[in-house]
Amino acid sequence: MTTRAARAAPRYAQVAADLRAEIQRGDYGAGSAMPTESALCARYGVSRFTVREALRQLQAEGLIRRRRGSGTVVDPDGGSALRQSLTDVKELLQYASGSTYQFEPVGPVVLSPQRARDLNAEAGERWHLFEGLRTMAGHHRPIAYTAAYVHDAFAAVVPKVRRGETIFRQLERLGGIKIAKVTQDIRAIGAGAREAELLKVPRRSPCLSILRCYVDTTGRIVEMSLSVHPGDLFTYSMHIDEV
Amino acid sequence: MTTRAARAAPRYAQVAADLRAEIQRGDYGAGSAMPTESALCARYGVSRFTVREALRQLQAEGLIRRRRGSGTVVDPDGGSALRQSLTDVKELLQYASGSTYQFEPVGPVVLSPQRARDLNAEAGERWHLFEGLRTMAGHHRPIAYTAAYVHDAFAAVVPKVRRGETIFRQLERLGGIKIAKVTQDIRAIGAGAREAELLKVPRRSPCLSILRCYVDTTGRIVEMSLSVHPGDLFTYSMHIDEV
DNA sequence: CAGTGGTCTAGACCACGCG
DNA sequence: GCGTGGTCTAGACCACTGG
Repeated sequence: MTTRAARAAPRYAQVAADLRAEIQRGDYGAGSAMPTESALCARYGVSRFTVREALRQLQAEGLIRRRRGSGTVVDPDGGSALRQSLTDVKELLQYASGSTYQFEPVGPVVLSPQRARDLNAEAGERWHLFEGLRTMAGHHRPIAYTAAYVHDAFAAVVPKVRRGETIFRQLERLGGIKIAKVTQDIRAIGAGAREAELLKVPRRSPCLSILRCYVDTTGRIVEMSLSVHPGDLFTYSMHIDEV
Repeated sequence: MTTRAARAAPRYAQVAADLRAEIQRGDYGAGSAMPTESALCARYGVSRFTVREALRQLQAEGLIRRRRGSGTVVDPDGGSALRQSLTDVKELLQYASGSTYQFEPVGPVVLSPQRARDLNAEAGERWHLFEGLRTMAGHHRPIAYTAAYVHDAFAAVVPKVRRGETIFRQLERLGGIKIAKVTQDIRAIGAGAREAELLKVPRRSPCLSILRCYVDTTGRIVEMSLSVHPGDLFTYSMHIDEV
């Protein structure tokens, strides 16, 4: 039944999704061996290329570790909720699963010189601002305050943006574009007056600031967002393989 | 002359290095087209697989951007000194090129409960401490204070560790192991008494803290390092492709 | 429409880990 | 020595971009 119906994902993505589900279901004990490449080729009826592409994806997500000569094993840290890989955008979005994010449109704004400097943009430009707080079940203090700026080229679709899905995904769908790259600049800052009030932290207390720029396939900056996290509530975890 | 002499890097790495040098030399104007895959196949006399593997590496480093149907272009931000990709360990090490790093062995230490908590480790364990400062040409203030802890299993090689090369590379060589993974936890903290003094910042001022764990192929933590950067001098930049 | 990069096959040889 | 994953070849078809 591989008829039409949405033209389906590539084979390697399907294999990866299947194996990811098995890993997270715990079919292979943490630290224990997974099937070899040739076994997976037989099981899915695909070539080694396809299997390796799927495994490459899982490795990038930090779920598995591979060694020439010995084999493929499930990464013991990989499943831990504490160390959540964020090198992948899919996880970058749903990061801190169990958290909820509420944002509201504020309206069009013209960047002040101060804001422009924070955002690494030009003063005087017109952007459409959304403000939001991310809260975590069980915490009375928010874990993030976010200001998101959408480029004026999308003024027509801004009123259609809804909660429940990330802004940039909606811009892709409503604006007919595709985000090709996300850049992140991570810094430590002292809480400003507004952040301090909303995040319920003392003014000037250490906060993690994450500036994200969403770039489409043609290289235009479509959206910028500036998130501020209380230093005591938030850690950005990542991993790097193939040193 | 591809005789022996160190068994050489894989072909795709050589192709990648060659293209990287050309890009950084400015042979292709930023934003302009690079040779197509088939052109590179012909030029280097290799298969498309090898060329694609090389280009995949350059893409992961943020140097190029690719689009089906149109082609491969040099990423306009990629060459910028301001936005330096750090998703690759090679750059993670020589990050902020132009900076110098001086460290000194302090000796064996037994982790206090406080330190153990900072490092996410067990109190009472014995580690070998190195302390260092990273300074940048033209700045009178250091951009980082680093405390690096080497596992007691490497007590024998600790006295042989020298400046001028990263500690973990020396552990690989001297200890006969291989680092397979590096994890990073990035947080915002307030400067403690010692950091404040060494970094010449006020106490409790916002700083970026980076805790790195170096894990070998068997899953053991070989080294941990805790770097503290003044918030106003240091930004951690990264990028994510294939959203 | 021709040409690009994305996916995929069926082979091959090799370096490495382990028994 | 055997099986693992890492590298590599020479093909193929497809989706997409652009003129």
